[in-house]
Amino acid sequence: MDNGAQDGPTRVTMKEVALRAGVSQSTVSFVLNGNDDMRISAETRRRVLKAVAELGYRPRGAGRPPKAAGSRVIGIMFDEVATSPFAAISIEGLQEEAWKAGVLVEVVMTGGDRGYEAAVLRKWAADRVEGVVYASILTRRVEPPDALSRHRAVLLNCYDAEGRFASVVPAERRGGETATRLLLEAGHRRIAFISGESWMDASDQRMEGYERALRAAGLTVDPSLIEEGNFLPSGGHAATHRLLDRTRPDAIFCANDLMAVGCYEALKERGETVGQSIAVMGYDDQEIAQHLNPPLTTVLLPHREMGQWCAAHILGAPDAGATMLRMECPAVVRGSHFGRSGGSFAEVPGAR
Amino acid sequence: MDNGAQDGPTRVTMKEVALRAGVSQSTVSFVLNGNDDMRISAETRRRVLKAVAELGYRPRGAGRPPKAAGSRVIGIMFDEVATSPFAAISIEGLQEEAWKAGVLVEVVMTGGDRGYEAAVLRKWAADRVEGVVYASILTRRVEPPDALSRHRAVLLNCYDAEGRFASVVPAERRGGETATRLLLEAGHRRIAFISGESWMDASDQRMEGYERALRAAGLTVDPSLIEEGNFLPSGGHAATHRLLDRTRPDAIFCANDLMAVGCYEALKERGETVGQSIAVMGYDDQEIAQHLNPPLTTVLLPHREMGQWCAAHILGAPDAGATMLRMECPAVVRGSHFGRSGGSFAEVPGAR
DNA sequence: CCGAGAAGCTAATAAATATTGCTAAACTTA
DNA sequence: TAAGTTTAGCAATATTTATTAGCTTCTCGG
Repeated sequence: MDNGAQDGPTRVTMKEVALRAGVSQSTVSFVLNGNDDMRISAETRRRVLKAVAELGYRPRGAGRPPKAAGSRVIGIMFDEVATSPFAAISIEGLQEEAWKAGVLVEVVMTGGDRGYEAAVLRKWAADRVEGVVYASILTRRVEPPDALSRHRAVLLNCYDAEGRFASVVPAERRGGETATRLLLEAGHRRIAFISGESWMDASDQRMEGYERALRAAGLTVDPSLIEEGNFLPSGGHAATHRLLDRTRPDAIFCANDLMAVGCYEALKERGETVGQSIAVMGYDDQEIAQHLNPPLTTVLLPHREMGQWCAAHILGAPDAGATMLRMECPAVVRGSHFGRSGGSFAEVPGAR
Repeated sequence: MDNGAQDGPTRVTMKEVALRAGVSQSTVSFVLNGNDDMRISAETRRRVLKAVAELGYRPRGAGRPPKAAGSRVIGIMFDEVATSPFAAISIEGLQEEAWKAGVLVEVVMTGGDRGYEAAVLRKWAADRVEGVVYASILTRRVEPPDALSRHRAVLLNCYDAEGRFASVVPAERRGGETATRLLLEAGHRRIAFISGESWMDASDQRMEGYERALRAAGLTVDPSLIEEGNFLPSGGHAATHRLLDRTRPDAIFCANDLMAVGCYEALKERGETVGQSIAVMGYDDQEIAQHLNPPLTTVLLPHREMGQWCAAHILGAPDAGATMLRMECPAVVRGSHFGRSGGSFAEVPGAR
């Protein structure tokens, strides 16, 4: 009658976790509930969480479909309030996939508030959700709240240092490679790069991909072709001007679409025609990309697929080690990346 | 039939179900787990399941006293998956306000699927949420599912024909008036309007506001100054060109910011300088508005305030009749609406 | 009509977890 | 260094669900 193979002789209880961690059952409970009332030292918390992971502790009946009334639910928790559509698309993917199994999705935005996070996780524990997706707007390393350990959890667009949870992030480096390779294939050789702010993972990795693709094509990375931006139109605008003051590249790869907007403008001010006299490549496939003139060739963040993967992982077989999956970022070809050689995309094609 | 005063966030326990079904807690446990060959009569089983359904009982892990654990929750349900940031801002406002009272917010996106809506409402009924916000991405009339009546509900950015629920929508007409008055105050007289698609409430009402402000200033509405757009940059671009082919207005009021983007571009193509030789006004205060050059003066949709109002209404006194509130849309002055007069506030007949 | 089962349920109890205080140590301050 | 305060953890306890061991009644063969 039991679906799980791992039922074994005895189910793992808090008491066993406590024994292994050398603390009391109460302490384990406190750590897992993230209750503020109780103060637990970092060392003890670490030991407890380690024991939880090693023993694979789950509160009773986790994963078992509630036989009584009530629907199955997956909760997804975002660190920041999502003003970008990225979040929405992940949610959509997650939801699609979950609904196939008749599972609802509940979204919560915590604003990074630890108290809020704890309250939500506790509520979801009481609701006995199928699993929890802990998601970040910006791709980055996170320190998930301890209480996440009591759930079947997946990290979306982020990852934890200890690798305690399964996670999925975009393959930014390979995306940067893809973009650069597209420019190379269009015949460009002097390809400039406008980075984001250096503290952002995404910016770094896209640049690494750029450099790697150049090297793979037998070209050297020319530092004078690299400018620092700020992921905003203003930064793209300024960086493009600085770039053109110094040299004239065949193509400009902007580390995100917003900077490409500023880049377009600066290029027009210099009398260039994007897609004809010079090429531009973006990253992110934000909505604005398709409305630019010419429409911007860019790289798509696979947010939908990442969301789907989370649902599949939570609803799927319980074993699955805590691996980090990097998901491919495909290019969206629209025309701006052509140069003198090709591309007759001068007209706005029925702009949608 | 409702058991009167809010018994607070106490979760339904087996004991309560047993009481209602007139059996013992053990019997409920047997019925729900159906484990052994314990024999339960069909009649008793039916009674128990009925009580479970009526009370919305859902099992919780063994040994979880509900003291403070039963967090209070407000649910918000969007008809479409939110790719626009509007939704996010409403949610933020709702959440801020709710969290002041220690209440969590759970978001769900139904994609307009009636089955999904029903499933969510049923789940929330079982959870005993404080209230439900039924929200729409596009301002419009909706037909809320019947099950919504079981909750304390508010409609956000939409309204029902029968006026059964309290609702809050932006005062689009007055926003259109405000925008137009700003242009009048900047000294413009020949003010053009680029509408959205005519089936959209928002577009119509913004135009009504435009017309009303003109009349209030003693001007007549000149149909040759009105062009139909499509709420996209392409439409703004085309409409601006059509407009300039026919006549030359002092100012162009675009029914949304996206069209203003296309409008800017067309004006540049015509050799105009936005904010100096000609004025442009947007609507929505989308993010792009502040990145345009010059930054776009626009009208803000009060999504945050609307969200806050929903929380306050749900958490507030229960009487409050089912009224429709139209919330003011303030202007965001950035510079694009000035013209040759350079921002001197010429006296406007009928204004102030 | 009697007694062995069986059917249908409950009381009592076990197991798991959450929470309230309390205590001992460490750390401050006077 | 003594007194107070904070920190870190635990024992004890409360609350819920699962399970065991019956307790009643009903049925039916003899």
